[in-house]
Amino acid sequence: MSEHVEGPIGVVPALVRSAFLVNSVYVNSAREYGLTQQQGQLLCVLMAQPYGMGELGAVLGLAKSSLTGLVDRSERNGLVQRQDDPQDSRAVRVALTRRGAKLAEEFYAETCRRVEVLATGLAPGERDTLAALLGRVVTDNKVPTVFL
Amino acid sequence: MSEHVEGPIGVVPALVRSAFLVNSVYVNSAREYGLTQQQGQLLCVLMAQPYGMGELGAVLGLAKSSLTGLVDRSERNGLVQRQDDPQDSRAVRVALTRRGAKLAEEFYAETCRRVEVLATGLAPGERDTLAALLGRVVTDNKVPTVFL
DNA sequence: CCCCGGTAGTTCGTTCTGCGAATTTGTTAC
DNA sequence: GTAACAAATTCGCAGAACGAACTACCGGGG
Repeated sequence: MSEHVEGPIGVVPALVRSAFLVNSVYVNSAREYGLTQQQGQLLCVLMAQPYGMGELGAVLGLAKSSLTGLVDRSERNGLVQRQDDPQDSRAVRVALTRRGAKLAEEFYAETCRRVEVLATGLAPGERDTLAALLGRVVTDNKVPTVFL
Repeated sequence: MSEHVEGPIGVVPALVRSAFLVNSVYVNSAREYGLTQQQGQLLCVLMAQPYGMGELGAVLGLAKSSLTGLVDRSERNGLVQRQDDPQDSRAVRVALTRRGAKLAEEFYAETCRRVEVLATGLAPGERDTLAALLGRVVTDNKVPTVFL
């Protein structure tokens, strides 16, 4: 058959494959906390502060109508709550409930732990290099802060 | 308010955020070819060779029952076809149709282009370093080859 | 004061995703 | 040849995501 020499992997496949890897870790971690990936993301974003639906849509990259459902389900599960915006009675602020905040902390910590494990094959200096390079990639491309 | 010193980003958030970034590029690219992310992944995997449903489930990380639907929809769209396995009449080999192969090539190329753009802020040597480090992460963690 | 354009969210209908449990069909090992 | 196992599919269900249409409300003229 073919030779499978592989050689050095290109930066594109490296990025794509690591993305799938990290994603699957994220999904599995969420699952064990009774969350879907999207619910986990929502909780992580809300850990920083409450947001309006519009802002959430921008941060998570979702249409308004998609968000309504996600927040509905999370609210039904007692993880977030809609609060009236005192300035604007059309608007809504979505905030973590006490239970949601607790779960978010736990999920976040566990997910960090698992992602960290992925990089244990690298020496500490290599990890720093990787972090610096990837950090530039994400800042160069203005990724909304969905984590940390 | 808070200081926002940021400092060097950690390897964990760097991995997570780059994963979301790459993922959104992938999703958008797929969308423009009339594909969902999952359909795009299926096509990319099948570019290498036909697979049985079981193998596909392992590679894509899906339950068998999830795969049936994905292949059904892709088949309905004329992108893949089920072929009888000559060795085992229970089994099925899923292969790209001519149209599916063409679309897969185009989608794959365009996605590569877009992911490459993400790293244009890095010098060539830095890209190589990034590729090497990420490459080790993915091989250390035995990611199924979903790309390339 | 009222109306009007824009904004914040929700509702509705649809498609796709993903799972587990149960089922069908076929293989293989004994 | 039958019993155990394996490959797919079917079914029912819940979540995710979208666009279009809608409601409610904020502003700023006139």
